[in-house]
Amino acid sequence: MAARTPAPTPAPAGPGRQPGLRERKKQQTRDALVQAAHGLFLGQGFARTTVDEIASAVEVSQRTFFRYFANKDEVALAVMADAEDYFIECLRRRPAEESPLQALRAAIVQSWRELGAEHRSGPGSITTALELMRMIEETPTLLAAHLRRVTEQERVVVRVIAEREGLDPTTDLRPTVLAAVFGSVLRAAHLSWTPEQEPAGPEGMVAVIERHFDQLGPALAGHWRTVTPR
Amino acid sequence: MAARTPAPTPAPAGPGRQPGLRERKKQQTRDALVQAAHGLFLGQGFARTTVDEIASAVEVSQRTFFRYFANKDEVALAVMADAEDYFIECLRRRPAEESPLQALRAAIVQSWRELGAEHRSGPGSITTALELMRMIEETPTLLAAHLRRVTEQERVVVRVIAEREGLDPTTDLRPTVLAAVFGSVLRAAHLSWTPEQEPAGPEGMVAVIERHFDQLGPALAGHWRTVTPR
DNA sequence: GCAGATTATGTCAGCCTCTGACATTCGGCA
DNA sequence: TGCCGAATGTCAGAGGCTGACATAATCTGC
Repeated sequence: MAARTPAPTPAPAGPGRQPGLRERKKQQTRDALVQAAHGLFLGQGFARTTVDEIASAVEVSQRTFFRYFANKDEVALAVMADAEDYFIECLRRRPAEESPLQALRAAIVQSWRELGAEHRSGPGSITTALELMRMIEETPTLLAAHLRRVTEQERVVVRVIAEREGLDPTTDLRPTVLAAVFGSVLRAAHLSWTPEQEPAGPEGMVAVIERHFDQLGPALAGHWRTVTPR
Repeated sequence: MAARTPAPTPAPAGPGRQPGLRERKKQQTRDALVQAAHGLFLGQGFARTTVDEIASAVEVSQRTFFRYFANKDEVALAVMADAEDYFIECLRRRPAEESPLQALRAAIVQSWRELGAEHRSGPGSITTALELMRMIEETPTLLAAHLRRVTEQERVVVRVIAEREGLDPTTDLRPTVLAAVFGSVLRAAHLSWTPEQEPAGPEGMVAVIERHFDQLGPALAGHWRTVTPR
């Protein structure tokens, strides 16, 4: 959860130690900035919110804002980033018996469920996160930045899968191809998710995701016209 | 090939008619802007090139630049955009007997080969295009914009495939899933392409693409550890 | 508890991207 | 030739973002 790009030092405190006043304060302003930004974004739109507004809502200078976030996009994508980190953690914990694809699928479902259960309401709740996702999808520049982040995560997935299966991703293309496929199916699912059609909350999303993964086999099968659709 | 976003009118000239001086001039300045931009970008980097430089290289005002391109990114992605359009054209022409995945694969290979043969050298050549691709991959903001464009193309692919197979993409998820998978495998291939390892020119790229698609089946197969890698 | 080293923040000045408004020039056409 | 509309130029300004430097806060060892 440490600050992202131009970020202040990533907390020199040892594991488990009380972080010290300075660190706590930093975390505090960072959180405040994220909160304020999200509120403003959802209220009046991303483009119509200036960095100055966000900064002065938290009573820091604009310059300070840019010391926490490399750009305006980044503060909007902060929640997503945390969720992605959690997904990677889940993936790392999946039992070795599962096939790579099974592990990925299980990890994504698990992370949605658990994050959903963890924070049910308030700012930073799963509902806010879903609204934010929607906004991202509707804001070209945000969508662009988001997609870039996703591809970075994909590289991490390649590494984790390769380690898991004990092979070299530069020789064997399967981890790369699998990560790519996984990412894209997931995104297709996110895109087709709408709060109107699906039950709100994580369960709705999980359902959509499962539905999309179920179509992976059929989609790649030979001739659709000679195969029964469902 | 008409100008993109804030673009001047998309040529009111009828099909086959001589476009008229005004239209020709517009096309000319547009091309000149693209050329100048690419030259500067490749020479001194994207970030270190200002819009003013590009504009004055073509002797137009900065304002005019922004009437042709919505932003600096767009002029950098112009070549890619044309290539993508050509790919869609190829896809539309693929024989109906091919399975959806076969058609996609054949169309991408075909479009690379034919574009490669068409302009062998000079600005706008396939070599320049490949250098540009590299630059895009290395420039975060460009990469982001590019990825967004790609996902837009993916929607077109969904439509074409759905028409081809005569089904409704809102009910049947296969076109969506297939397009997503196709796009991601393609991108993985692009990423792993390097002018050092592969033969330069389109054939090198085609080889990399084929290699990645060949791994699609194996990557999705159950347990890798019990299957022979190659 | 204090002095000195670190580090976060503020201030300021400035570049660059992008936009709206209005004036001017140029091509198309009767 | 003369009018109309489209393309371009000019200008002014908002907003994102950065480097440099000064100030204020925390931390560290004594």
